[in-house]
Amino acid sequence: MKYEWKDNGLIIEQADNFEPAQVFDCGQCFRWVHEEDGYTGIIDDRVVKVNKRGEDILIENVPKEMTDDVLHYFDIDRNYNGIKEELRSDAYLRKAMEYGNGLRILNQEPFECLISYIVSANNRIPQIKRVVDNLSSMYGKQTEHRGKVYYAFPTPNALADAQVCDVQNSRCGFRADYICDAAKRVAWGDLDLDSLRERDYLTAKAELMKVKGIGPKVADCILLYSLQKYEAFPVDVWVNRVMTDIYIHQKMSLKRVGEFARDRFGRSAGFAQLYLFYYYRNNRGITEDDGSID
DNA sequence: TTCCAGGCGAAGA
DNA sequence: TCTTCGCATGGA
Repeated sequence: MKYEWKDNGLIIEQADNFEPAQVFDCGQCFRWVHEEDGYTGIIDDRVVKVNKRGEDILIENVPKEMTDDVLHYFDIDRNYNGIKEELRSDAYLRKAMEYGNGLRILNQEPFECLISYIVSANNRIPQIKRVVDNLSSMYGKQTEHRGKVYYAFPTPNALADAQVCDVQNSRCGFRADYICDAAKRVAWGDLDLDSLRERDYLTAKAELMKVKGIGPKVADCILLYSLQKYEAFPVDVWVNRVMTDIYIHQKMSLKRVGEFARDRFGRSAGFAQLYLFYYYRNNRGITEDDGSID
């Protein structure tokens, strides 16, 4: 996609496959907030606002030297039409992709992603957002934009120094132990998240699952949403429902559902997962004709 | 009150 | 390898 840097912001021109409401509310990220002047989030400690104007996407408050980081965060260089072409032989996915036409997978900061998905275990999305927000205001760097105070997500060091009993004040419940343990591993260098990008999918997943609180589903989310492993296919309750209803038609372990999906959707399984999750979760009552697949 | 949520770890079969 | 159960919290 073409872009232009102007007036301390980026204009992504003719941005097809980018609908802010879908991107930020599809459940992949937990800190973007819909405010009166657009979606507000924090990238590299900087408050950023995103709006759609006509066919263009406006990303405000981006200094020129941050251009590459921001383009990468929003996955601007990826050919989503090519991915859709790859997946469109599947009738149900065609419907899902039509419904979530403007979805894209963000490249989130790996540590924030890791902690957020540890928080997600056996939790609801509004509660996950609340806890991640609490952790940020308790341990994150304060910043200001247009007279309003925001907090960046805490660094590994900041969370590693925290006491478990204090972290519990974020209302994270039994996950406080996991959060502190994971933060220490990252802060102390036992777990090098960036290096996992260079590993193959299965090796990186096994490495993540050594951390307490990270099982197969959480590991897949971290790999897909922050480490560019697009063969990852997180199987949660919703994805299990849609895979069982539409493709498998019998009870199967979550592990086997994931294997089935990776086999069916291949290197773009992660994108398929996002379209399926978004469509199925927002259209719980599927109709009969939805069930037909090629 | 009771149930359940973008699961996971531990224990037992 | 698979199944079962408990887990903090809070909304329905």
